[in-house]
Amino acid sequence: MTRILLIEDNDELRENTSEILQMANYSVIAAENGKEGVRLAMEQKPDLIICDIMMPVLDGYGVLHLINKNPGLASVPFIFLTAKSERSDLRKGMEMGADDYIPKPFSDIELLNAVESRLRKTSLIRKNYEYTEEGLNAFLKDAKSSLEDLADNSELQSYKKKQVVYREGSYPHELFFLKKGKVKIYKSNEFGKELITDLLTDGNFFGYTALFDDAKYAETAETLEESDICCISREDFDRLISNNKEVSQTFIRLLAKNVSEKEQQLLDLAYNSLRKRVADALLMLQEKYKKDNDKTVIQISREDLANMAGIATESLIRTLSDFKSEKMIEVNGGKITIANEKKLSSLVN
Amino acid sequence: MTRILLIEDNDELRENTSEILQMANYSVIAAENGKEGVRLAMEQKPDLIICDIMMPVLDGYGVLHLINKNPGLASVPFIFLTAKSERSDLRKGMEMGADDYIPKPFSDIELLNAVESRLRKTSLIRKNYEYTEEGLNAFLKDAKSSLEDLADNSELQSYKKKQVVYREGSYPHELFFLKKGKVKIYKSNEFGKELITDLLTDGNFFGYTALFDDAKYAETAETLEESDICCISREDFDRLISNNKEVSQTFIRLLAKNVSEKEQQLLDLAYNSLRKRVADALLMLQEKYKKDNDKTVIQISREDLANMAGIATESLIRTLSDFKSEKMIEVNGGKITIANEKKLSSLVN
DNA sequence: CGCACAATTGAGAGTTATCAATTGCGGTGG
DNA sequence: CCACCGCAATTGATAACTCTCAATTGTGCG
Repeated sequence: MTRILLIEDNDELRENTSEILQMANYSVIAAENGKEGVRLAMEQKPDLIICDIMMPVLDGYGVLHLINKNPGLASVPFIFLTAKSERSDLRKGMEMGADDYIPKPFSDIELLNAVESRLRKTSLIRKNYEYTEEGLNAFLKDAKSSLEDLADNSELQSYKKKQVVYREGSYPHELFFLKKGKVKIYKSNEFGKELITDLLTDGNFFGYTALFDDAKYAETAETLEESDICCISREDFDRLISNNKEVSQTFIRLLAKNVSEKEQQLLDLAYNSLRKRVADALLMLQEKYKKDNDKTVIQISREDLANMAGIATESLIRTLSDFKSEKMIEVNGGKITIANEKKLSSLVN
Repeated sequence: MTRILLIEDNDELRENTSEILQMANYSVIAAENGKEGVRLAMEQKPDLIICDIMMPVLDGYGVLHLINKNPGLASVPFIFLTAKSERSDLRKGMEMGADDYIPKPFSDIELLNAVESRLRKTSLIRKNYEYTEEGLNAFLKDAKSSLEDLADNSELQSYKKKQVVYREGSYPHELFFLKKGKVKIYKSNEFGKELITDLLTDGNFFGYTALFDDAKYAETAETLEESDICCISREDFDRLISNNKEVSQTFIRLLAKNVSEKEQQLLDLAYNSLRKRVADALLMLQEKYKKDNDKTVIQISREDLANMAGIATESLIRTLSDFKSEKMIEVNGGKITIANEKKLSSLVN
């Protein structure tokens, strides 16, 4: 429930106002002077603060000043509620960083509307995008939709097979969106051995880690087949991230998930046998390439598949033929189909 | 430079106001009607919008409505500037989500103060915390400092050696702060083999990935020695994250850095020889345990060290004695000192 | 002093990479 | 239409690396 801190020294007004707010289904924390109000704000972390200006002990301006000094509270919406209706008083309140200023006497509806609009403004009521990459994509699409009229076609680039989108060590200037095609993300070590850290299909964003990290790319992105890639300028992206709470929180979740996944991969790479790693890679690919239609066909070069599992190409090939003779997969002309998923995944766990 | 979009149909007022803002060193984008204003807002993404209400083509309310519908612009501060000074007009503007409402005629200083206070409010002027874990810690300390009077000692817990702080698979309820001591973060596979993914010393936060990810812990945290650990409740943390742009952005950067690091670890684990992995682990420990004083002593059990490198304990021990005979490290009674850092790091690269 | 546990050493087995050779396949030019 | 080229895929043999198991030594603590 949304919690509102009400700071007002007049007993009658405080109780009346409190009642109104409660009827509107807010949880009210009441304080009868500024000092008490600040204490409660810090202790309770309300979602919104309504505060009188003229009070004994500590006046409203003092309360606002103290609240603003606290990083955890500075962005809580703050509404002044006061008999001082002079223009200069109003300006002073707003200039100090209040979000609204309601002169007494006020009507119930004025108060409730003010509260509601401030809560809406700080996105306490927000759309619920899912915290997955898909959800994020949906969101960004949403966010971008209004911009799409402006986005001229020069932003859409066509890449041929095996073209590098960005290279390890270069500086990021944009966020990429893979409209169509396949892209591998990989790092390579001093001997040129590659490890594929991610494999992207239609509708995915990539290249954001370096943007956030404010660093050079730590990996290389290369197309596996003909692809159409959209570029979103760094500026647009930064603005979206910094102005939009939902986007930044979604990205936090996305990144956190990413960290968890990478940790799991670390564990697998460290201790799993080659067989398990191959099985893992195959299952992951199956997951990525899955279509609505019946059989998922995995099409990827032996070398890339080996680089996903972090093993030598020859070892991969031998393992694949083992799997084939064990009837877990089928191979025809480079294309792999998983024939017995159950058996294959039993290897992994 | 901060860019302000000024939407005003009166030529004279628009030019005057524009001049004032430019003198205050803002970059001004001027629009002479609402429609044009909305177009420019979407195209230019200003940092703040000042808008008249009564205009031909599209009035100020319409502009605000359209702006609010665009996720990338909804949080841009919006100031109404209008001759309509009736209380009801003011309320309507604020209720629609404007951030300030300045009745004409207004003084230069009123305008500039309003602009500045709104920009301050949206943290466009912000403290520069560094984007490192240390910077984050400094920030959170700052954020918490005002709370510390309230934090009673029950939040501080003492752990003995080898105690589990949280276990893989359990649900997170708080963020942990390691005040004193050492903690290892590890995952283990089906055969009970551990891989240490992180090692923490004094002054570090941990356990946040699961909080963000909104999932069960994917790893276990265990003390390596007697430790004092502070617990910050999930609620406090969530509030701080969701209300504070700087915190959330700092966390984004932290997590992005985390992802990059893990990817590097993946590459190392996949293709590096055992010798390299051990050298890597030693150098990392040296980095972590570095004190102001001369020699950094690494104190960790052979088993844990092996689990950091992802190798068998016996293999680790053999490699350590190799390193010792090659004069790269010194060992006395379990304690390891790096004797020739240059030679050791030459192994890694 | 002895117990429990950590560290070390040795031998051998198992796994995986490497190198070299061979086969298969798609496209291309004659 | 076919031979041929270049590259990917495959196979084989071997070497290198790392783990495992078992035995032994060392060490801190009650």
